[in-house]
Amino acid sequence: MPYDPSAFPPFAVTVDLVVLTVRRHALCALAVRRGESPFQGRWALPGGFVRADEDLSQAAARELAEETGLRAHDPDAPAQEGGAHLEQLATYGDPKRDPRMRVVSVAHLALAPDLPAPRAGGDASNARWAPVDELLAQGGYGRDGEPVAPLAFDHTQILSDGVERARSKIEYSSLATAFCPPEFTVGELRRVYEAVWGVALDPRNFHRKVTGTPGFLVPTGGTTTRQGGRPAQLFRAGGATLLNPPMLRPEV
Amino acid sequence: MPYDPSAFPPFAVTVDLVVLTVRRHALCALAVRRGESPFQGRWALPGGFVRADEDLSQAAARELAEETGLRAHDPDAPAQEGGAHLEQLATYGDPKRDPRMRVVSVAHLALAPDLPAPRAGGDASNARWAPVDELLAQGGYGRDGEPVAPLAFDHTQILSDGVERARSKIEYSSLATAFCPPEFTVGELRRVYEAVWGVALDPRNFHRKVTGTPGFLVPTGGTTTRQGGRPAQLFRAGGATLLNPPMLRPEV
DNA sequence: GATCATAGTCGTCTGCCTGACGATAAACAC
DNA sequence: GTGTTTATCGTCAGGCAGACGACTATGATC
Repeated sequence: MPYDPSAFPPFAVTVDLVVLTVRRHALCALAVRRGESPFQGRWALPGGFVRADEDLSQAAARELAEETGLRAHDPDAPAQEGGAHLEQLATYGDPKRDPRMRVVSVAHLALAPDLPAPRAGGDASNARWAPVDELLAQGGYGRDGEPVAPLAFDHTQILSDGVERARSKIEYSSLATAFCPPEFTVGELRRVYEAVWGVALDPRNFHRKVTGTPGFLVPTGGTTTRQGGRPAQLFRAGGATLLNPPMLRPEV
Repeated sequence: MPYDPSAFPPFAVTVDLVVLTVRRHALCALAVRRGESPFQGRWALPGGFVRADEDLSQAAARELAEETGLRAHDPDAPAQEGGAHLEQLATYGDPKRDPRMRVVSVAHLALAPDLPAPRAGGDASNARWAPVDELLAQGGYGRDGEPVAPLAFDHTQILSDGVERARSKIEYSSLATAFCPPEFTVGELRRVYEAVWGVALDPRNFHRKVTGTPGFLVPTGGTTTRQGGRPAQLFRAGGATLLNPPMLRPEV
């Protein structure tokens, strides 16, 4: 069978981003308001077309920088300061997912520390951090009691998959530190786990676990009282990427 | 910004399959010989173009059926008889991965019980089950001492990612049963773990673990001596998909 | 400055799970 | 019968997690 360019249908390929952060004890995702049809005015995940000479991860990193100013880290590197963790999530290609044409979207997952207000072309009203519970309660009601429209396209599914990935991945990796600033306390790390999993963890057992796992945390020597109470030791993320044994997520 | 069809470059989208099975105590993958350029005559993973009206998972299931005759199962359903487990693996889109044109490949992972000889258009010499160690030893030497050419395109990377996914997934899910026939013994299941992980497991502790995990195995009442020795109980896969606590992979 | 509220840190105890490994059972080959 | 192979049950010690008590060091409040 010779090579025949007409033998395959043309596709558009996009990257969509699930950018997660923890704000005020809640897991939040970056949402942008669509300015054009279809789904005009609805909230959606940030994303865009992959360029002709771009790798998928490059396209995702470019979109992330455009939307948040964050630089991406290599997914295999341990979480570090001054950038976000970025990894491929999954690919969505239902023939009807975009009414305009055949679009295959390669979704990526980004985890970032708490950030200043997002930017979307300089217009703050068109981008926001929204609690994932709110975004996923499609057809439900937000915190202010107003009805909430579901996300555009299949973005509710993509966001749901991204949140699930994050929830499971912080169990057996040190990824939770990607939600923290460069230096953080054990309590701040615990609040990340509590926000992502939506549970309360015992501070004493958590402290024992994370400080006892070799390579997870490295003390910097400093302390802080920014959370109130007794001064807490400051840590950086250590070199370990896999936690063995893993953090155990309380059932249900 | 209005909709502009010329604003995005056209891509070809394919699905490639990592089809794994366990044969003669070794983890094997399905490989097909390329009949055309590029990489003519080299071994590659099976795959093909996604059709215009097809979802990605449909395309993967179609390719799987064409190459092996297997029907695919829903990834969320527990492993069951008479078909293969099929799930999306990852997407590969380096601009140079195919010298002919811009191709994005959505790789899928399939796990199947030991099968009769593969078929590739009826020509058995163009499809085979090969031990993954052999396929991944690119530029190395096979069991017969002859030099082995690496797989075509980036298929070595895809296969490596698929094997790693399978290795980690049987830790915390009941997926290992997808490698087994509808009814199997504890010993047969143990040999699956040993082949996939490449380690030896203690038969007594393994037996205690799998029979003690609720929902993992359901006894059928029958016994078999097909492995020799004392008759062993036959089991079916139970309804559980997640193992908690997981199977522990011995270190290194 | 005493008291209180808030966080952080160290210990103890108990139960469960795992790894190591002994012992027994039931088939087949000779 | 004897030996070999595989399956299955039991025992024991060590490690880890959950529950929870106790103490420490700040800032806030009276």
